[in-house]
This record gives sequence, structure tokens and C-alpha cells, in this order.
Amino acid sequence: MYVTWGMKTASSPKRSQIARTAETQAVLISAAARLLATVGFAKTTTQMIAAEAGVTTGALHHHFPTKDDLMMAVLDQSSITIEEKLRVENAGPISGKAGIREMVDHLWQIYGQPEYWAVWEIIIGTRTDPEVHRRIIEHRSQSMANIVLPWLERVETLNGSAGQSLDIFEFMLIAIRGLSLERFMDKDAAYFERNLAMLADFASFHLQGPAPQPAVPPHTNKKRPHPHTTGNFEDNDDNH
Amino acid sequence: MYVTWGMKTASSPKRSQIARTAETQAVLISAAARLLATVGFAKTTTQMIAAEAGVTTGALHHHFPTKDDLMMAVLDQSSITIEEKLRVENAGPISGKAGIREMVDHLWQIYGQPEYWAVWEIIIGTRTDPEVHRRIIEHRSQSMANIVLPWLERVETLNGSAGQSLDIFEFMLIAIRGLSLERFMDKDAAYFERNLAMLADFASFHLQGPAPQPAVPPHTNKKRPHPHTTGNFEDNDDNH
DNA sequence: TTACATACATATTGATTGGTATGTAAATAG
DNA sequence: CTATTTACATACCAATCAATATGTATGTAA
Repeated sequence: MYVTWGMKTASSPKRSQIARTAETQAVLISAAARLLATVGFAKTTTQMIAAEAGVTTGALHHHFPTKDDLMMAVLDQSSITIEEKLRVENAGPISGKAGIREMVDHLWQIYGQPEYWAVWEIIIGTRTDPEVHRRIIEHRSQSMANIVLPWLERVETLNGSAGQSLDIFEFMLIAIRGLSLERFMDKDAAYFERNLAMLADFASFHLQGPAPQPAVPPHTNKKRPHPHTTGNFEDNDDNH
Repeated sequence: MYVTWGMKTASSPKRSQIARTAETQAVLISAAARLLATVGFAKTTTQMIAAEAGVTTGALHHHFPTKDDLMMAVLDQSSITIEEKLRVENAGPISGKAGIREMVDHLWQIYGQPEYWAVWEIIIGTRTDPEVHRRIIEHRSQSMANIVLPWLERVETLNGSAGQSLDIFEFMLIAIRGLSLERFMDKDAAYFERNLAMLADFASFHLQGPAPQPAVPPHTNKKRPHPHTTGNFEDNDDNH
């Protein structure tokens, strides 16, 4: 449980205060996100988070006075991670049907992963708290601006109407969120691959006009062209 | 809070045991579903459910020994309600673009409503409990069969390939589930209308061949052709 | 009417929750 | 080195949770 981290601290006995704070907070945030994605908001307690992080509840409440503070920190960290992931492959214009399919896979790599589900767990779990909810709304609207604008620039070469592209991007995110919900239902890899292809088809249809033929892969496909499109919650092999 | 139900019991002093049981259980299930949709699984306690239903926790645990039993009853009731809703408008073949748009609205009327979110709250909230999770999986797969099969029969007249129609139906459900998630983000009615239109457009293309133009409504639409497509969680005016 | 079962309410349980109070070790400033 | 702050652990708290134990009212079969 706390073996890996414990060895790491033992190997570096002389750390500065800011280094200790940064490391402990990072470990707590990561542990909280991991638990949110695996067991959900309702069952993620402060004691579980502390145990998963390899610290005590005292340390947790030292860095994050309330549980909500830690949740907000998880949101902050997730948006940082996402913007980082997007910046890596976010270069050059999107060309043709293959480029759109690549974009869909890219979005699924980010928003379809179990780690990202922690964000929705917080959004859904804290929706009755007006203060937290308000912060989340503005948090996400700002984060969305950083994601949508680069996309619009890359896809503008294909279609002239920017408003149309924005709508399509919104829909793609919606579909990917819906697909991520299906991970709770023990679906196989082909299911996700099939619907990602369908979504890419959807974007191509709306961006480049109707294709000669729909060209959606058949219901039973023998080879998996995108093996990284999986990501069931049961697949993770934690050591706890 | 318990005024309505209280008066009802006072007005009918002589009820049979089976009638009392049926009514109390129904009231508890409805109260549980309402709370799940509004405040979520984490904050839905047995005491809140009992208070919302106008009974005591003793009555709750008399009819449903454990909280999970009540949750399963909510699932049972929801599938009954859904199959009922589907049976009402589930007659005659789907004709043309307008028919598909009608079908999308119909699905949104069922799966997009806040009441249905209670089902997902249970699925997500109890995903660590293997026994409950197993029951939910088979519960839903059976329920899905009752929904998909009639759909396939109605749409088969348009397109010959049944496998293709099944894939599209799957995709529609995914998108609608993703769209229902967006209700937590304070989106307006135009947002939902816009994306439902895009989904219907996409389905039309795949089911009846390419249309002349995609014909997506503009980003800012002044009139709302489908006023029933709203349904934010904040819109409900409970008296508690 | 009597005997019993069912439907509830009241009161209370032990376990668990998020959070606090306080002590201790480590880092940093003077 | 000394003083003080910071980082963290231990112990504990009031509140709340689901669930139980028990009492009472009500319907039902004899």
C-alpha cells in the first residue's frame, strides 16, 4: 500500500519544506483521484485517501483543511494534466477522415480514461453544495476555453463556419462522456472501438459533408485497429 | 413535507394490508428515486428517504430490510416505468427524417429526464459491491432487450441491415446519456435542443442514406421548436 | 370475540464519518 | 546554537450513518 512511497522518502532524508509540501499534496491529490475513479465519491473517505497516500489524516487536514478543499485540488490538478495532454498532440491542422479519427481517439485518451472520471464524481457528488458547484462551473468553463480554441484553429481549414465546428466539438465531448459512462456496464473493447468509429464518422459527416458510404466497421470486427481504446474500471491493478 | 400523503391516509381509514404495503412501498421508492436524482447517492440517507416519503425509518426497514434492497426496488420500478413509456409511443414504423427526430426526442424524454438519473446514481454508487453490481448488469441487459428489439422492428423498413441499425441505436443511447450528464453544468435549453438535432441528423444519414445538406440549426436559435427538451435538476420546485 | 400476523413508530445501537486538539519531529530563520 | 515556524502523527470528538430492538396500532383469520 504505502511501500513505494515509503521507500522513496527513506531514500531522501533531507528535503526542504516546499519540496515536502509539494510531494505530500501531490500524493494526496493523486490518491484522492484514484479512489474517486475506482470506488466513487460516496465511498471515498478522508481516512481512505490518507491510507492510499501513505500518510495520516492529520497530514491530510494539514494541507487540505476540509475535504472539499482536497476535491477542488483534484479538479485543479486534472485540468492541468488535461491541458498538458492536449498540448502534446495539438499541432498542425486536421486533415481528412483519418485526422478526425485521430482526434476522436485523442479525446478518448483524455476524457475516456478512468482517471478522468474522478472529475465527474466530484461534479455529481457535490452538486448540492452551491459554493463548490459555483466554483466547478467557472472552473470548467475556463478549462473548456483552453481546449476548444486550439481545436477550432486546427479544424477551421476544413470548414468555413466556426460556429458549426464548435457545435460539433461540443457533441463529440458529450458522446465521449456518454461512452465513458458505459465503462460501468462491463462492455468489451469492441463496443468502445465501434462507437468511437461511429463518432468519428459523425464528425466527418458534419465537417466534410456526407461520405460516399458510411463505412462504420461491422458489429463483429476480428482485428482491433485501436487497441488503446479500452479502459474498464476493473482493469486497473492497484496494490491495495 | 408529508402533508399530502398524511391527508390521504386520514381520508381513507380502512385499507387492506396489501393496499397499505403497496402504497407505502411505492411512496418509499418514489421518494428514494427523487432524492437520488436531486441530491445524489452519497447524500441520500435512509432517514431522508423516510422523511421525504412521510414515514419513519422503521417503516422503511420493515419493507426494505437493507438500503440496497430499496435501491434494487428503485431499479425495478424504473424499468417498469420505462417500458411503459416506450410502449405508449412504440407503434408504427419510423418514417423519414421527422420520424427519426421524433424518436430522438422520445429517447430524450425517457433517458434525459432527471428521474432517470436515479438509475445511474445507483449504478455508479454501488459499483464496488459485486453482488449488487451483478444484479444491475443482468437487470439492464434484459431491460435493454425489451427496448432495442421493438426499435429494430420499427426501423427495419427503412434500411435493410439490422446490424447497422443496432449500432446506431447504441450510439444514440450513448450520446443521450452523455447529454444527460451536461444537465449538471447549468446548460440552457438551446444547448440540449442543438445537440439532439445533430444526433437526429446523424441517425437520419445512416438510416436512410445521405441527405441534401446536414441542416444543423444555427448556434443561436430564437425559437424553441421542442420546448420539452429541457430538464435541469435545478428546475424542480420541491416543498422541503 | 379471540388469537395472531402484519404494518408501522419510537428508541437506541455500534460503526463510521469529517474535523479538531494536541503532541512531536524536522526544517528554517536569527 | 537557539528560537520559531512548518510538517506531520496520535488521539479524540460530535455528528451521522444504516440497522436493530421493542413497543403499539391495525387488519385478518378462527
